Amino acid sequence: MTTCILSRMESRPDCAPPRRRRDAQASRAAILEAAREVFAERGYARATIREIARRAGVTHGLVMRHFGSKEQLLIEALPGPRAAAGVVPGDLATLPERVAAGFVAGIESAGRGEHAVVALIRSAASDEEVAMPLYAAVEREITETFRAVLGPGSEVYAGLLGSLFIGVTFARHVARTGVLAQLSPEELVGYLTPAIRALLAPAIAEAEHGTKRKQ
Amino acid sequence: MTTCILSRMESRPDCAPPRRRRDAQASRAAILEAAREVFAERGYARATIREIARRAGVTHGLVMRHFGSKEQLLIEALPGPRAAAGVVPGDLATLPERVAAGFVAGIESAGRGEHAVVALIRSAASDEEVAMPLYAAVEREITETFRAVLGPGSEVYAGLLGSLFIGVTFARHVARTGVLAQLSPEELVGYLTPAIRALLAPAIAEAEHGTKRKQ
DNA sequence: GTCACTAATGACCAAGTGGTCACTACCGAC
DNA sequence: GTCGGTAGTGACCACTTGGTCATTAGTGAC
Repeated sequence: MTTCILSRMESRPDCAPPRRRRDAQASRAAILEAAREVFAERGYARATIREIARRAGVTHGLVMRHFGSKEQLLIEALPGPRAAAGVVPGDLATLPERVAAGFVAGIESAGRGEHAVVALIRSAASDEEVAMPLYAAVEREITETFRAVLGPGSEVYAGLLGSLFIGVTFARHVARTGVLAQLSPEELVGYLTPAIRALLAPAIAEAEHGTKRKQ
Repeated sequence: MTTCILSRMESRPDCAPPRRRRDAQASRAAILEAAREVFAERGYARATIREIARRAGVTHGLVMRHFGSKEQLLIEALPGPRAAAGVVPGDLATLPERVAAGFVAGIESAGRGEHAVVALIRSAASDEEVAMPLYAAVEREITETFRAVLGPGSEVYAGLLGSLFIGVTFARHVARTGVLAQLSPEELVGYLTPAIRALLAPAIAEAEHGTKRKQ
């Protein structure tokens, strides 16, 4: 394999790259997708720009050219949090199963690290500077969504729920071992629904009370 | 700052190290303690042998001499799992608060990364080969302890509880942000107790049913 | 004392990292 | 056509990593 030696010192026209696509947007998109993949698979610290570049079919120099730094690449690659999928206003009695179904569907269908919670957990131990804003974003989304549905005062219950979600995601997608990892998505929903109902019980009771009082 | 240049080629008797303790056991112990600290703080991948050596007051060469490799050092440094502290047979009615108190006491008093769950979470994203056996050990301990107390069939509930613990530990010791991180240990126990009671309700009911049937 | 044993050192290495930059060649505008 | 702007390249750099090893010096046995 011949290499280009000191292109600065001698012209080497035979040292052409194998192909050029020359499509900045497509390159950016390919790099971002590869970055999501690699960050989710390996965490921030162990992910390398070269591996991301390799999967995107470009050189690591181009990654730097487009994103400037590894950190900036992570920030742009992070999927938006959607941990509170399924939490929409509606009948409070069916809220727990909607939450459970939405959560399970989210973490099971996301595939290769698209889910914010998975990315969060995977990158957390590698880099706290990454974990903290990420966790804050996820938790803020959960607590705000729940506040909209259950009213103020539900934040701690939403936080506990978020913790349960993070733990379950960890069990199924990071550790991938143990009883929770063995369950089918349907079974998982079945076990989670009463647990969520129990966790949210005080907040739901409070919300129902508030609604009745208003009427 | 003069450096020892090529000690192999020229004798440099003036290049003596500042101190020598010459106590292999003490050195090993100091290295192991420093390793637990650094692994817990930074995760496996971002922990460096040099940092561990620095905190232990030795050179990184000595760490290699004693443990051979970073991986071996991790294996020897890992604290035993004790995630199920507080789960002992007794009155089933008070089990949830004993579990909550034991768990919170464990993660709050452990300080610098002594707790297995903290170490687990911190090293997980960096290295799955580390995370999987660690998680398996923690979960096995939790499920077996609960099986002894609540009988067979409680495994999934114990697994869910383990997930909640991992998530809460994550919130308080990794992310260190959000509503759960703000609570005092006492408040945390207060919120966790009913949540744990709710999570375990089916298993406790089953256990009480079994006990009554036996009588 | 002195001497063998070995704990401890620190210079060194190869590999791999994020980041830089001089250069190359594609493409659309004219 | 040709030409300027720029997408893309790859050699290079400084630095850090885990790991090696020749050398140095405490220490206990004698």
